[in-house]
Amino acid sequence: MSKFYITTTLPYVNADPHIGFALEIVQADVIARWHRRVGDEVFFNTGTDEHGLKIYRGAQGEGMDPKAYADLHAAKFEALKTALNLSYNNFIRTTDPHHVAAAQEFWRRCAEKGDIYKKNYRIKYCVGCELEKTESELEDGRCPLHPHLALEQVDEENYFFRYSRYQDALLELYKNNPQFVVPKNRMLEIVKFTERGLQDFSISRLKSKMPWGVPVPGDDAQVMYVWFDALVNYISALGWPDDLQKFNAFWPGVQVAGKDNLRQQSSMWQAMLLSAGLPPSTQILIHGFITSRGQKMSKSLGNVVSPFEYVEKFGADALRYYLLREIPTLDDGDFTHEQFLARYNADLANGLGNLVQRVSTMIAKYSINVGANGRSPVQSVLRKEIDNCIQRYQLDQALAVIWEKIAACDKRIDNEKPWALAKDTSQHEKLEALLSSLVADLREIGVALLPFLPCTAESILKVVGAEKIVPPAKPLFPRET
RNA sequence: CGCGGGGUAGAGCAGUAGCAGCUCGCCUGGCUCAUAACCAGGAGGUCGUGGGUGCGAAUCCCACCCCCGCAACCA
Repeated sequence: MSKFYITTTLPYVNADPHIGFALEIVQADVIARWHRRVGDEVFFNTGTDEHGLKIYRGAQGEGMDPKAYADLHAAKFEALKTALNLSYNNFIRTTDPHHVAAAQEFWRRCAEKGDIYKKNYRIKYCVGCELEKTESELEDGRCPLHPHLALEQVDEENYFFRYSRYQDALLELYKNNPQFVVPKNRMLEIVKFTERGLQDFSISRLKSKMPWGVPVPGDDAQVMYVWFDALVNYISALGWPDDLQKFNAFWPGVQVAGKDNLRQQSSMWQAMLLSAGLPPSTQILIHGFITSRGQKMSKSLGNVVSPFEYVEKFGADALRYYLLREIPTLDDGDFTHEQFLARYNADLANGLGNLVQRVSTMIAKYSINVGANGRSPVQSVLRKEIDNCIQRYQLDQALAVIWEKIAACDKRIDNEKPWALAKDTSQHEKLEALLSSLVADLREIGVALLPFLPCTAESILKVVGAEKIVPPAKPLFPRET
């Protein structure tokens, strides 16, 4: 039995859980469940990122203490566990005392290595927005929203991380591990980015301006910049640096992240690990974004989809199915209510649900004794194909394979006409063999679905595994209009 | 010349040289075990535009048009 570690990124708690994060964590959940099924001991981590300016300001805006504000919002993310039927075993919050101590220890290691130094940090600041502005945001050297105001130049002394020192080491890492980042085009993107040269980045902020962060060891005037502390969660979650037994058993692991996080996960964090003298991650999976009619979801467009809303109306497995099947695992995908309904009705209600219903009804109606064939161990043909898909992270493909099997069962029923066989007592044996074989197929489908739609899979296995098979009391997926 | 992705049926997509395909939707027929479900057949596309190479191009080459991300310290 081998150990397997998988983690999502930590969403920032200043907004409600986004459907895009639901996608990420459901993908990680399928991979984790699959690894458990093949016998691995799995550590599955997720959590929340709670430091930084936006949280600080958000809390101030509501007249709250930052920690209380974070508590309030973190609870919404923890609620995803039940809503989406997730199997993670660790939920880390970057405000956890253990994590704070780990981030400080990590800082010390990088500092000992000579990778942390103080430098003047010059930013442009728009008083109108009360925000820093990067060069790329400016138009003619002025803030596009407040062109009448001159930008202020802010100088503050911050700590910097010697990212530039790790350019060659990172390129070496990528070269030796062509699968380090998947999919391939993301790997290419990060290699090109690294080849262009890396610039040291700032890893602290003046406490007097922004106190909501992990204190920098040995400097009361500064707190860590939120990224530096947040990335360390991937190892502090495993008990680093105190519980080295657990850490060594599970690290390194697989990290799932969105394409907006490519650099932080596959480059900056890897450089930090190298600096601290720790092994780099095993692999970074980069999923895409969910658009709605091809447009980015945004509050101003009013096209934001709430994962909770769909779970409430259609159940966790219906949302899991859509996210896993309709959104290509490592690419962008689209979410619209119409497409959701189409998938739900075609695949779940008419396909899977209806097949379970028609087979179990016939067995009850024709008083069939499911024979040895129907009770035999699950065939491995389908499972092997699905295992291949999952190992290549083609979760959508894996589901497509299962649905081909469902279609084949429907076709077979139509071809062999069990209702006709039932009218002729001399054909009873043939009828029994047919339905037993279909029960075996359903069990195979049920087992294959376990990592993807855990509740539904168990319901199916319960129906077809019963001594006396009867149709489900309620349809698995009632048709919706 | 900043980096990358894309433009194929009403919608969403697959297809890297050999008869243009899949899913949904739509139409017709069949069936009756089932959630008006299931099965069969059909309509629907000048494969972004123009040129080039090839016996043959959605696919390779050149040019152009359009869409979308990213452009690092914004979590």
